[in-house]
Amino acid sequence: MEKVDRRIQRTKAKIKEVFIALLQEMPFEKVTVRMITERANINRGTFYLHYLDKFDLLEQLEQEILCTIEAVMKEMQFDERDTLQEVKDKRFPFMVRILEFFQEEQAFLNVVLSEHGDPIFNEKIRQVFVYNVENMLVGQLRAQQLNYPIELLVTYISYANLGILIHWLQQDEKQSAQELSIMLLDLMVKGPVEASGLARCFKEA
Amino acid sequence: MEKVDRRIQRTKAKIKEVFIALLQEMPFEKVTVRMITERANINRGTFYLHYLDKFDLLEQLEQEILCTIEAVMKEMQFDERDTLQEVKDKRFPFMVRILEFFQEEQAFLNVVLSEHGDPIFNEKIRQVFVYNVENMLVGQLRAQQLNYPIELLVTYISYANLGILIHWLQQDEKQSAQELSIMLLDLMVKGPVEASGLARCFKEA
DNA sequence: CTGATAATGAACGCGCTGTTGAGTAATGTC
DNA sequence: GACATTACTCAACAGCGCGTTCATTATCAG
Repeated sequence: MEKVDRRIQRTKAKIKEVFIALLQEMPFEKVTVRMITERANINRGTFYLHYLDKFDLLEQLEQEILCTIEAVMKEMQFDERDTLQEVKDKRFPFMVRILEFFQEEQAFLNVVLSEHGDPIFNEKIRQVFVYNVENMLVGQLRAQQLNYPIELLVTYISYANLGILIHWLQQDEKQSAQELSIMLLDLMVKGPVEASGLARCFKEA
Repeated sequence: MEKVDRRIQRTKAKIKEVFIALLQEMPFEKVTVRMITERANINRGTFYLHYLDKFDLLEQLEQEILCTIEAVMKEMQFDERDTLQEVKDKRFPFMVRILEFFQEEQAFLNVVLSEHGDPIFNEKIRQVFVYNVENMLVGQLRAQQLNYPIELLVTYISYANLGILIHWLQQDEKQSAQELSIMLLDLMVKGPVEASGLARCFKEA
């Protein structure tokens, strides 16, 4: 059991709360430690008892998210030799869990994945997709002859998925995590055009 | 004819050159006006004769890129009633021209589109894809019944294309702009999996 | 209650900012 | 080539946020 001093918990929670609120009002570069501490009603020196600077604060909050993702992934234990059925059975609930978690953290994610957010964190989240898409595809296509390098395929899909995620988080009335998971898998396998049911008019092209 | 004083041209060019070099060494937030002017061997005050601050500098350089894109797009004059053949005839050379231009500007773009770059600019470039994909799809699928909203389709493809672009710019030995254009169109229409030729093993899924 | 430690308030030097005013050097024009 | 124009330099300015310090106070856990 880790017993953290209540004063620390309170201070950190307040800082996080104020920080996210500020990020909703202005880009990260405009946020100052002064602002955070003033609005949080704590001494500026206190901030530096917990964080090196505002970059460190951002990074620690991001790290919380990444750690949770990693924990969920370890729990699942994917295997690239999984059959298609196993892929469905394991990968799908994993996606749902992750998406539900994203939804819980949406106040922070919405800000930090946006155009006023942190591109480094965007890239880290994308890498989660890269890992999963690779892991999922590699098992299915050994020795297949491909028109394009698999790396390119993975890049394409991972950016697309990240985009859909960002788009989803920004919606007020979202589809459920289940629905989105189905859609993402569908889009990945069939591709956007065919998945949408408009393959015909392009087939000739 | 716009005759800009040579001194201004020299100063601005030097600032741009140094600025890009600095961005290759450190993230934008670490770059100071001091650094730029010292390395460029100009007075700090001179910087402020041309730019409001370092943000303004970044924005002006980004705007140069966007203006060129816009100019090329106006020249092309797409029409959403274009037939598939017209799409090919007009859209394809447009993409090639844009990609070739991107390649020329790769020193700047590589830095500003990267994970240490500017997410706002990323978004603006993506909007170029959004505009084109929408314009291209809408003409082809009026009254078609879609499984997913077209907005989602466009989001998916635009993020994917942006990703491929970034990936392409980062390569040392690139495919040609022609090859990439063919690939992007192929991926868009067929989707990543089918375009890669591995549709079979997923069809059952 | 008591020892430990988190938080406060005030002050410090530091570096970058954006601006100013007077003087210098380069430019385009006639 | 001489001239008026203006880009640039140099030095100094106040302002602000930073990150650190130290003595003091408040709050915690046991």
